[in-house]
Amino acid sequence: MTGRQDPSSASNGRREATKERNRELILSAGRDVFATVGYGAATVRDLIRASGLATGTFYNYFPDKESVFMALVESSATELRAKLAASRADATSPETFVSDGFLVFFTYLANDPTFLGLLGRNAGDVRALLEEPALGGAVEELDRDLRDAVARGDIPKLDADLMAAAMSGAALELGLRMLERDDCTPEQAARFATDLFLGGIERLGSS
Amino acid sequence: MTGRQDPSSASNGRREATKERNRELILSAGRDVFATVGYGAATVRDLIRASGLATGTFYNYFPDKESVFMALVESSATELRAKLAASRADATSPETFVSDGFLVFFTYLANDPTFLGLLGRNAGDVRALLEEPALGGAVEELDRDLRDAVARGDIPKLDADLMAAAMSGAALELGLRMLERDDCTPEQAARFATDLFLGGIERLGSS
DNA sequence: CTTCAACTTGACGGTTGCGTCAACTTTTAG
DNA sequence: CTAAAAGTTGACGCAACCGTCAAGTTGAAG
Repeated sequence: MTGRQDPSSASNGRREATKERNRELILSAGRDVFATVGYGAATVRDLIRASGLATGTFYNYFPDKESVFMALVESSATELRAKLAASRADATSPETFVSDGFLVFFTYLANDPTFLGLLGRNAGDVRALLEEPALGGAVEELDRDLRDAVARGDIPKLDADLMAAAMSGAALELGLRMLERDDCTPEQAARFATDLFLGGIERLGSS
Repeated sequence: MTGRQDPSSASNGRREATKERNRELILSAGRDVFATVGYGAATVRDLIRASGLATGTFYNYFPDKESVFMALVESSATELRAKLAASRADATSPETFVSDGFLVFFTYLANDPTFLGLLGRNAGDVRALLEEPALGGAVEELDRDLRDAVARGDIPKLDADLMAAAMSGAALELGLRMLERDDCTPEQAARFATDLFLGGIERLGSS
C-alpha cells in the first residue's frame, strides 16, 4: 500500500471535486448564456452546450433553466444585500447612510460585473420570476430603512416607496453606464448618486 | 352600373379595411404576449394563437416576432419622444424643462399603460435589440439637451451622461410603481421626480 | 485486483415551433 | 354575373428542444 499519489492534501473526495466542478461549469454557462441570449430565449440545450457536459448530466444538477437562473441571481443578490445591510447598520448619519450604500453597491458591481450584466439584460424576467423589483429584496429593505429614517426624523418626510423605486432604478442604470465607460470608477458613480439623492431628499423635504 | 349598394360612403377599399384590422389584431396580440411571457420566450405561434388568425396570414403582415415587437416599441417610443421634444422646446426655465418633461412622460405612460408594461417587462431585450438604452433614442436626446443646458449655463456643470442614465432609470421605475399604485397620479409622480432631480442638480452643482 | 455504487453519456420518442404552399374564399372590376 | 386578382387558410416537412434511461465509465473501498 502507500501507493497513494497524493497522501498529504486532504483529497478526501475526488467525487466531490467533480461535483463542484460540474456545478460551476453549469453556473458559468448560465452566466454567459443568460447575459447574451437573455433568460427568456435561452434553452436548456444552450446551457448544456455552453457547459460542455452531456444532457443527462445537466439534469443531475438542475431540473430546468429557472433553477440555474435563480441560483445565479440569488447567490449574488444575497451577498449584495448582506453588504448593503452591513453598511447601513454602520451608518452614523443620513449622509453616510446614502453615500456608503451607493459606494457598496457600485463597488460590488465593479467586482462582479457579470451580475450586473445578468440583471440589466434580464431585469424584466427577474421581476416576473421573483415577483419583486429588479434587485430582489434589496429594494424592499431600502424601502423599510427609508421609512425608519423618516420616522426617526433623520430625513424629511417623503414617499419612501417612490424614493426606493427611484434610487434602485437610477442605481441600476448608473451601474450599467459605469461598466460601459472606462473612465468611471465606483467612487465617482457613488459620489454622483449620493449628491443627486441627498440634494433631492433635501428639496423634497422643503416642498 | 349604379348597382352599388353603398355609393355614398367612400367604401373604396373593403380590402384595406381588413388589412388594417388584421395588422391591429397582430399588434394587439403582441402587446399581450410580450407583456406576459416576455419577448424572449414568446414564439410566433403565441402571437398567431393570440391574434386568432391563421399561420400564413401572420406572415403576410410580419416576417417574424421581432418586427412585431419593433413596430410596437417604435410607434409608442416615437410618439413619446415627439411629446418630450415639444415640451422641452417650450421650456422657459431649467425648472420647467425638468418638470414639464416628467409630467409629459408620466402622463403619457398613464394613458398608454401597455407601453410601460412592455418596456418594464422587456427592457433588456429592447436594449439588446435597439442597442440603445431602454427608452430608445429618448435617452440620447435627453443627454443632448442636458449638455446644451450645461453649455448655456442654465444648469450647473455635471456629468450629463450619468444624469441622463439616472433620470431614465428612475423615471422607468417610478412609472412602474405609479401604475402599480392606485393612489399615485402622473402629477404626483412628476412632482416627486421634479423635486428629486432639481434638488440633485442643485447639489451636484455645488460640490 | 476486484467489486460495487455513483456518476456520466448520448441516443431516443414525444412535443412544439418554424416558414411554405396548394387549395380555397373574398373582393374588385368589367 | 363572371373572371381575375388579392388574400386567407391550415396541413405539411423539417428542425429544435425536452426529459428519460439503458449502457458505459469512473472513483471508493476492501
